[in-house]
Amino acid sequence: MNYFVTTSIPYVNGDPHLGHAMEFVMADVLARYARLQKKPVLFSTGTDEHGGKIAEKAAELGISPKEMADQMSAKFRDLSELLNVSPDRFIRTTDKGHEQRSQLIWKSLNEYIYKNSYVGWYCVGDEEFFTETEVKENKGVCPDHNRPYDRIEEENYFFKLSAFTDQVFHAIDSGSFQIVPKTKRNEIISLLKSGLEDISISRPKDKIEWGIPVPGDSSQVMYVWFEALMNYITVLGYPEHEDFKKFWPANVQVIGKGIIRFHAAIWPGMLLALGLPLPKMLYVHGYVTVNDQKMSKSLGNSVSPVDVIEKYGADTFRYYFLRHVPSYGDGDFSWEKLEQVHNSELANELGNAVQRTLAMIVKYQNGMIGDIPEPEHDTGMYHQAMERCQFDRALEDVWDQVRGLNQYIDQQKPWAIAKSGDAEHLQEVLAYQAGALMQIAGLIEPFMPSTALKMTNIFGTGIIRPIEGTLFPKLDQPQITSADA
RNA sequence: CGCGGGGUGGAGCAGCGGCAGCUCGCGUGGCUCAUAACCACGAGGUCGCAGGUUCGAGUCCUGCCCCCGCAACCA
Repeated sequence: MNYFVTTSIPYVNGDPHLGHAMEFVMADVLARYARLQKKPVLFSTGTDEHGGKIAEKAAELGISPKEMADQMSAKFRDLSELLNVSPDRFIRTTDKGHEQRSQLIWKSLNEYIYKNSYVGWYCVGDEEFFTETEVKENKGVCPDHNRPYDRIEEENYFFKLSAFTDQVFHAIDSGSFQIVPKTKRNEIISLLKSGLEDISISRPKDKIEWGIPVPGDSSQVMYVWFEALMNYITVLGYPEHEDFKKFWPANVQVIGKGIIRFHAAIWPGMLLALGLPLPKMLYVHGYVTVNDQKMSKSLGNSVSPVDVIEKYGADTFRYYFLRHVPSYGDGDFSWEKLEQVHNSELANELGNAVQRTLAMIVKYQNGMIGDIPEPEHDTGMYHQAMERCQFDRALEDVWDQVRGLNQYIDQQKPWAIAKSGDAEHLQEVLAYQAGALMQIAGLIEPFMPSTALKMTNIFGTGIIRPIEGTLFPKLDQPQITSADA
């Protein structure tokens, strides 16, 4: 009954991009959908703020890591507000509560943690370790500094992830821990078949200082990933808080495809070591390109979600990314496509269906709708799609209804009925239209909350309450000045 | 032989053994309630290549070509 949904927590070493925004919205849709079904919902998101990269970046800017994290975290929080995303919790890994609880978790994992020396190839010039393969490729000499790699030993704590290979495999194989889409599940299954290796979960403090200290060993800090994953339960107040008992295991954890291993192998391993149940579902979305190119700083092609929202509004943003980025794959963004979708599907199809319906009711019936019949459209496909996080399919199903309504109007020709004077029949037809729009409003509510609200405001009371302007004003239309007319 | 995904009308996708389909775009026609919106019809595809299985193959098998991700301890 209780419903817990999470996003991954973005690492704050760069500004929020379209991918972050999309993930926020996806989780938000799930949360709103569950709330509509009257489930007690907890929706958490937040930011991941420790680690060397943050410290480095902060040093570049001449500020402290904490100041840097504060600034960046705020940007993500602001974005979620602009998107009309409705998290119940926004956790930061620099929150005192998270820091304390993750140390507690570390201690609980004690029997699966051991100290070992990590041996690797190190380049003093880069101050970095390199992999065996890389070293081989470069024939043992760092190409950037033209000096041989050094064989270096470093003390690390390790987590006995290998001990959990079978259990994680079984959970995924049996479906008790679901991974969608199936293609991603297969990837993990094949990874598990080759076995999981123990992972290093700490870093020496003299190398990376910006992290949570390992309990009982002030010379080490926790590896940022290991600690960040814990946010999914520290946010619930693990171990003692009521929320944890109420909401764990998570119903859906939403992540991007780049971090599957952490969420489908390491995180489950940690949970099993703590004796906790695994999340019910891991939903893996794809990446967003811009004009079919990977977003990158060097190309300078990244698009700020904020710009998109400012121009088209949060609902159009949400609609575009959930309908036109395949829910089980990668997708593309371009201003042209967005405008096309906004004008055609939102303004012309949905917006205009609302407009023509309300206009006729006002014109022919003084705004009186009368009895609205029960909606008759079968929503089975929609709900099935929602259960599987197939947002694109769900919206397609809704749009079949929108098109169906426009067809219905053309077939019934209410304007002709009005001329014929059959008031009763006219009322039936117009009320049917209003009913269909009310049902559509209900179905799009998780996706486009403010649009849904406007629609129910218009038709919900039995008397039309017209709105200022239109639902989706078209943009970039050639302006025809009144002087031309 | 590291792992995985994909190649279907101009674009984006669905179909995964039984007459090649959807949306957009394009063309023609209709309508006038509506945001120059809406509706109908139409053009457009040797379903990456080559073999094979089958009464029948985008759909199954084999080989090949071409794209694209992931991983090799960065979060």
